[in-house]
Parts: sequence; C-alpha cells; structure tokens
Amino acid sequence: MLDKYYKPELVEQDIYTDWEEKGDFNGKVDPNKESFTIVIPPPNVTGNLHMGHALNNTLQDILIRYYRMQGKDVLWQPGTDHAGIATEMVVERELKKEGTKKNSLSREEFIKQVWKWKETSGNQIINQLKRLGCSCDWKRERFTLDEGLSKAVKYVFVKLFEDGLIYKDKRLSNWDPKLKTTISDLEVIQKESKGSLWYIDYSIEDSEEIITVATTRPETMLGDTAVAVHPDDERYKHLVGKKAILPIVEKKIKIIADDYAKPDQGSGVVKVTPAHDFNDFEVGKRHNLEVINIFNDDATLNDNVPDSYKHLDRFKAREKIIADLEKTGKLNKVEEILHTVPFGDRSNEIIEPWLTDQWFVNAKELSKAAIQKVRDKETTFIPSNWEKTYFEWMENIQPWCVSRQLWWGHQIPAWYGPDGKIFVAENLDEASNNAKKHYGRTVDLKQEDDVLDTWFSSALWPFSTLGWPEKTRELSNYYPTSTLVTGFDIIFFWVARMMMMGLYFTGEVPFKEVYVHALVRDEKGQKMSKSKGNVIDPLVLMNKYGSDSLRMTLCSMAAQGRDIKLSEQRVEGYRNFITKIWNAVKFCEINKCEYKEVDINELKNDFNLWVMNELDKCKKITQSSIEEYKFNEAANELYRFTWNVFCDWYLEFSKNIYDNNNDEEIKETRNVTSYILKNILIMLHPIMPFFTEYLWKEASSVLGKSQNKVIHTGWSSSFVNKKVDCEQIDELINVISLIRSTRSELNVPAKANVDIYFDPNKKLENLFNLYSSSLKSMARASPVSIKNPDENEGMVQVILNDGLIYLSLKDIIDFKAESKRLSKNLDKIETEIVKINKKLGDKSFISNAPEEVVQEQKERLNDYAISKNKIEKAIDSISS
RNA sequence: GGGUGAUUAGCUCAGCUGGUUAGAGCACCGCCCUUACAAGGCGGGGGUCGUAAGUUCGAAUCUUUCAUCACCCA
Repeated sequence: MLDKYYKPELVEQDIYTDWEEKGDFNGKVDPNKESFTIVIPPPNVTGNLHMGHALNNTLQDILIRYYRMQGKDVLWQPGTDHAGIATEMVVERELKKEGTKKNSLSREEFIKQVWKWKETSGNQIINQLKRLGCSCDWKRERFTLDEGLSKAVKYVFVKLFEDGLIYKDKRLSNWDPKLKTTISDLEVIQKESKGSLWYIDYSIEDSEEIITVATTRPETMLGDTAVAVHPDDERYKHLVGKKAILPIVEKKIKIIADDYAKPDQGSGVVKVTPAHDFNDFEVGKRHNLEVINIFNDDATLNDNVPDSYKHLDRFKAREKIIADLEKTGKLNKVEEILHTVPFGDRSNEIIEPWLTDQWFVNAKELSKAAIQKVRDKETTFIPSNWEKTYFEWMENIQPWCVSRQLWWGHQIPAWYGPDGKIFVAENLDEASNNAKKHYGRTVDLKQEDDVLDTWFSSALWPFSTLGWPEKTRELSNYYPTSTLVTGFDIIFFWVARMMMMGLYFTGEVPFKEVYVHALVRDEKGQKMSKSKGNVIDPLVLMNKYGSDSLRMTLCSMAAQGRDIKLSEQRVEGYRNFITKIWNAVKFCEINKCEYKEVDINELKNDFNLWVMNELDKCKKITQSSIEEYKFNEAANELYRFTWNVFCDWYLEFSKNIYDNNNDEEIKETRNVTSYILKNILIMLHPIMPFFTEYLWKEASSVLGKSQNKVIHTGWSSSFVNKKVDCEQIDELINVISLIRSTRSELNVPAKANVDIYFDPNKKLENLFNLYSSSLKSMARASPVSIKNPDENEGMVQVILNDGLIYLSLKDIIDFKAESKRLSKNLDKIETEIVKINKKLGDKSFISNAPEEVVQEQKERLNDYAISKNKIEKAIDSISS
C-alpha cells in the first residue's frame, strides 16, 4: 500500500541514478531506425540553473522522452561551453580571494588554474539538469574545449582563412576597458541613461564667427579631426572648407559637409572623432580624415593628448575638459538628455569603440546560404513569425569579430614571422613548414595571443559534437539534427551562427526545425533579474514541490508565442495533481485492480467501453499536441482526462460495479482500470518522468510486473477499428450533473435520498433501468417510476434537452429557492429565445447562412420553447 | 526612430482556418471529514473579449484607427 503522499525528495535521486547507470538515456546509433536528435544549447560551465534553463530543458526532455517511447533512435547531445569571458571573471575573482592577480601568473599557469576550477566548481549546471530529470546521453557529454571540438575549431579557422572568409583587420570594435578585450555587437547592451549634451563654441580661422558643436562626450574632442555640418544646412554652408580651432588642443581642423550631421539635432554641428565613434569612423573614411587614438586599453588617456590630460581616466578627463572650457568661456550651454549608452553584458562597464587589430569572419558571405535555406523551408521556425527576426538580422549582418584578448579559449591558430607575416595552420609544424617555404629558411614563429569568441566553437556544436570532421557513424545517423529548442533571445547567437557554419562545412542545415519558446517572467510579467530580486529559483521550487510539478507547470504554460508568467500557485496545483493520481492508485490497490492487456472488442460493460474510448481520444490529442510543439495543450488534455474524466467519473462509476456481485464485470473493470491508469502514466511520463517511473515499480500489483521501465514503454496504438457508441454514458453524466445542481440550489441536504419520476420516454426509461445504481450513489436519486399526472405536489422539474424528470421533494422542498431557481432558468431561456428569433427573422441570415446553421437555430428555438413552457407551468404550480 | 507581440473572469492563461450559451486553473461563495484523495468531493457567482470604425447574414476570431504594456533592433 502506498504512503499518504508522494515524497519526491525521497525518490527522485534514486530513480535518476538508476536510469543513468543502466544506460537508459544512451543513443544506440541504429541506422535501421528513424532517428530523433536534439543538441542541447550548451550552457556556460559557469552557469547555474535559472528558470529559462528549466523551461528550455524541460521542453527538450519532453520531446526526447516522447520520441524515445515512440521507438525512435534518440540522441540528446549534452555539454557545456567554455564561456571565455565569464569563466575568466570567475577564476580571477577566486584568485583575488587568495591574493593573486591574473597578471602575476603566466598564461600557462592561469589556464591551469581555470581547468582546476572547472574540475572542482564548474559544471554545476550539469547536476542541476539531472535534478530536473533531463535524459541526455551523458556518456557523450562534450565541452567546447575538448580535444575533438578544438580540432574542429582549428580546421574551420584554417579553412575559412584559406577561403578568404576570415581576415585580420584594423577596425573599430567594442572594447571593454575593464576586461580588456573586444566583444561582439551582440554582447553590447544599449541602455537608456541620463546624460548631458554640452554645447561648445569653436572659433573659425580668419573669421570672427563662432560655430557651436553639440556633444555627449566632450573628452573625445581631444581626438577630433573635423567638424561636420549637413551639406544643405543654410546656416553653415559658407563655412564648409574653412577651418575651426579645436579648443584646448588649439589645433586647426576641417569643417566638412556630410549627411551624417542632422540639422535638427543639437546645434546641427557635430564633432568628428574617427577613432572613437562608429559613425565618425565612417565619416572619416569618406573624407580621408586623420584617425587619432587617445585611449589606452583601460580607457585612460594616452600620449596623444595635451600633457595635463595624460593618464587621466576618461570620466576624470571629461570633468576637466568641462572645467577648462568653462574657464575659457567656450562652454556655450548644457542640456540634460536621455540617450543610449553601450554597456558590456558581462562587465557592465561602458564600452569604448576602440581601434585595434582584430580577426573577422565575413558573415555577410556565409549568411547567404543560411538565409536561402530558411526561405526554402529546409529549416522551419515554430512559431513561424520568428523567421522574420532571423531574416532581419541575417540581412543586415555585420562582420563578426571573433578574436578576444583573453587566455581561456581556443588560441587562434595563426603564427607571425619575424616581419609580421601571418601563417595560418592547424599546428606549429605546418605553420613552420609554410614559413620555411616563404622565407627559404627556418625562422622563429610567434603564435597569435588572442583566443576565439566562445560562439565560434559553439557554432560548430551540432556537428563537432558528433565527431566531425571525422566521418563518424553518429554524424551520418544523427545529422542534420531534428529540432533545436531555444529562447528567442538566442536566435542571433545560436541559430544564425550554427546555420552559417553548418551549411558551409557540412552542406546541410544543422537542424530541420527550430522551436522558439517563450521567456519566463515573474508573476507580474517582469523579466527576472538578480538586481530586481524577483528571481524564482527553479531549484527552490523543485525542493518544495518536486521536479515533476515544476516540469508540468512549465509545460502547461508553454503556449506558443506568449511569455510565461510563473506563479508558485500553479506549481502547487500540479503537485496536487500528482497527489490525485497517487490516491487513484491507492484506490486501485484497495479494489485489487490488476493489469491485463485489454481488447476493446471483448468488453461488455458500458462504463469500461466508454472510458477506453475517452482514453483513445485523449491519447490522440496528446500525441498531436506534442508533435506540433503545443506543449500546453498536451498538459491540459492529460490533466483533464486524468482528473475530470478518469477520477471524477469513471472511478466513481466503478464503485457501483465493485458493489454488485457480478464477478465477470468486476474482473473486467479491474483490468480496464489498471489499463487506463497505466496508460495515464505512460502518457504523463515525458512531462513528469520521476513519479511515473516510481509508481511503475511501486504499484506493480496494479500495473503489472513489467521488465521494462516506463521510460522505454511504447504508447499503444489507438483502437480505431472499433467505433464505440457512448452517448448513453454522456447522457447519464449530464443527468447526474443536473440533479446535483438542482439539489444544491434547493438546499436539499447532501445525504437525503430523492425519488425520481419522469414522463413517459423510452430513452429515459432505458437510462434509468440500466444505471439506477449509479444515479443512486452519485446523485442520491432513486428512479421510481413514470409520473402520475395527478401527483404534482412536491415535485421539482429538472429539464433535459429532450425530456423532463421530477424530483420528489415533498418534505424538504424550499419553495423560495425553487421559485428563484425557476425564474433564473426562465430568464436565461427567454433572452436566448429573443436572440434566436431575431436571427431567424433576418432574411439575409436565412438566405446567406449555410443550411445546417439555420436548421440548428430552428431546433434550438424549438427546444427552448418547450423548456419555457414547462418552466412556466412549474412556476404556476408553485405560486398556486 | 524601425520592428514584433500582447490586451478575454479578481489573478494567470486557453480559445485552430469567423457559426449554438466565450473555457480552464487559482482565488471567491455555499454545502459536505460520503470507506482513493480536505494537497479532497459536490454545487455556484463572476466576462457588453482594450478603444473606435469597417468587412460579413454572423466577429473574441479578419482589416484599419487609436490607447496602454512588453520585448527586439538602431
């Protein structure tokens, strides 16, 4: 006998360990079977499970478990990425605690420290994914810095370089002065901030005129090489070509005409700092301006500025500039404004556009095929509107800066000769050979210090994890993968880059479908963030309610195209759902239910036939819902069937069968009940794996001893061959509900038994004959006989669609309540009759609407008219 | 500034290609400790589907306007 409650904390760990140890998650590489593959979007090694991960991986696991049960050769490829910047930050912090600075270590020593950290503290998230129940093939777990994956990275880099798609270039890039590395556009977060717009007066050479420049960053004027006005701006046309005197520096700079200056913004005159602003850089190129870099790598000013400014921090320099301008009367005015300022997503430091040598991938070229394949529907997005986002970004793609000034990562396989010539090769030997050929002698080579962007290696993930560039069995069996499950925020990072790399190197799309799920927000709809303090920790919820409850909650809320607002109450509700099933199993134990394969064609009892039919409907809906990624519909259907059909009705009906002494019926009912219960567990398993697996074993007296775990149990096919007529049971349910609600409205004591009479009616007679015991126990109503027309006293009418029954409430009737009930009913019916009459009186409705619709309305009207008549009579009889 | 999506019961959300009386969970109210289950059972109240117009015999659903909110991009 089961305990009072299911206790997830006592069983989840053991169940998971057993699955993992027995290899239940492992792909079999079986070319004879259809495969289903998902590669996990690799979380950071530094990561901790947050609600987004929980949702993302729950959905993946549902798909994986579902298709595994359908008999496919399933692979869920897990792993983590090395998260260059994040990991270095974490390890630096650790070192700092011990009083060590990164710079005091050599590169080799530091990397050793990082690996040490990874072994001890990294990969927390992997254990958390296991906690969630993820059935990844952990034997195949990969890390982006693994030997094999690193080999793939080198191969790709060399190939792209040879094909002219990777190049080194001196350009402006986003420089993080705290972390001292470049970052990609995607790692820059534009934040709206309060700032000032300073208006600065520049005098003009050989003129009394003054030109006023507006800027949000006065300190960069030390690197200005022009001021720009719009070519059509009448105010300034005459000044174009003259020279302005740059205050403080006292240097003459050109006044140029360029569209970039917007006459209606600020003063209409902008300063041009080609070395420190992306737009100015372009302006500079158009006008051949000098590019003066004024910053060091930590955003202090360098030697290209006047002596009193050297080595100042950029913000100190700003204060000093303002003060100096004020002193000389050059500061015209200041306006407070809101503007967007770029911040690094890791460091939260203001990003500086900075001129450096970096390695770039020609993403524009690679994007062409990646765009086309989505247009051709070789990869489809679900929901499809995300294609737009994908196209939008892909079509405006910029060169991808892939070098990072870090130590942790794939060191770029490029070597420099004594004269700076670059030799790109997969290893030093090859590079040396090439250098020897070039120089005609052996020379010393120095490898590029920079490492590659983490996403460079992640972009290869769908095939590098399968062994590429080797032609492995896994690759041919599982690639292209079936589905990528991801949040929309990562379409650019992931989907786009994997598409580009996948297509270039394998010629095939990396995945056939991309399911884009929602973002999880807090219950007020706000994005969860640590600073807001509104983070709901999935681990806390799992501890409190069990993993299954959390998974079911996320699944039931994962409607397409809508964000999830998570509230703890929902989780509690699904915990209760588990308890409900738990108790249903206990009920089955008490009634000695015993599993047997059920053949619907052999069934004799109507309730059993009916519930089997309901099960079949539920199964079909659940299957198609999962296959169409409508996770919420699957969850809701299973909930509805289990609770509102199986528990609320079928199990209640079955009590009568157990009470009667028909052995054959009892046996059949025991089998059917077990069969349904077992199928419920099977269908729920992908969503709620732990407790279904637990019951599978624990309730073997009910579910039958099976050598298979539920994780490997197939979904039996539906019994389409038998068309079951279950209308009678549906009618019975309807009658019981109506009697119950009538009783309740009339305040009939719950325990009081009520006699039922009815007007002559074959259907009702039949129904009452067959199911009188169900009526008695579930509605506390005993069908007595056909009504004698003279006997009206104490009779309360219950109106059915096509009949009428009377409850005999002689002694207990509450006339007031009854009259209230009747007039309420009458009101409802009358408003409906008015509506329908209006419809049917409309000629255009009659002539335009389809015949069935018109007919339907006529029938409704007829039914209502009859009901109305009956109710009016009843009201009469009460008031008399 | 450009784009996307949302707006349905007190709250969180369903509602597919327009067709009966717009659904669910939670919350709320009433009655029940009925031998699976009070983490429960039975019953009930509650919505002119953001606004204004249009298409249509018929609109929560399609089109447009506006409002509010959210997110993405610049």
